Amino acid sequence: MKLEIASAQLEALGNPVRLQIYRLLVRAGVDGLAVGAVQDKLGMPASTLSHHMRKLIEPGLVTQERQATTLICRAHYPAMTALIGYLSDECCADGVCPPASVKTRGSKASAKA
Amino acid sequence: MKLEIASAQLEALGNPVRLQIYRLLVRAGVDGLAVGAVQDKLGMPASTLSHHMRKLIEPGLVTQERQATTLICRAHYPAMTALIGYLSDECCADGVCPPASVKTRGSKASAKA
DNA sequence: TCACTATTTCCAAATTCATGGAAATAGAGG
DNA sequence: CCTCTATTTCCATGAATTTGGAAATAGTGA
Repeated sequence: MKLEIASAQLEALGNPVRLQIYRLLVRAGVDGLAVGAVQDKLGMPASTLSHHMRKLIEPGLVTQERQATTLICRAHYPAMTALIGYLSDECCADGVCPPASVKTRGSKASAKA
Repeated sequence: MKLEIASAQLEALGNPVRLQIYRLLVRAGVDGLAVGAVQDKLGMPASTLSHHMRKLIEPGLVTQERQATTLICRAHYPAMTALIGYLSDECCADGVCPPASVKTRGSKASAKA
């Protein structure tokens, strides 16, 4: 993963409103949620929500699928997985890992190094 | 973890310069890096670096320890681990998980749910 | 105390972001 | 074609971010 992509994804999630939207979609799983459903749940103007949704879609964190007049939004899990990997992959590559580093959590999160 | 904290941490990482700084520190491990060392590696004005470093320290992603006149910076791993957990914990809580969700990667990343 | 290095804080300018009303667009159905 | 719902795009505005030079501060040692 390139730094620019990871940083764009992190920037997208680095806003409380968007993080809330994203977590709503993560919870919703494969069924996803219509834009309108998200709007109802969070109670914000459609215009504002649309701006935020685009910021999540652009870096590939969320996908949209049209169903008649409604747009279903879904969290794109591979993107989240790759992003998490990017954050933990190079852990301590040049030094010594601390006692309870992230490496002790995942099975093969740092297989690359 | 509270949404506000997670979003502040993600926002801090959501800038290419800061993500680069952070990854440098992650690679450095427990030894950490002096501010000046980071400055040399990335080649930026001390003032700019200092601003960015503070944005990483404020939400708890990085810590600093003074050694004489130099300040050693270190990635604070527990924060990263908690952040990663926050992103993956509620995966599909309200729906069905996709075939290859993040849940299949870590050992107990979603133990809470 | 003076000098020196390392780093931060002060300040300001340019850029980007967040917000939301109003108008435009997309699709479904009569 | 008209209308209705769902959603986006256009546009504007205030707020926050990014950047970096200059000055201030912290620590060390002579």
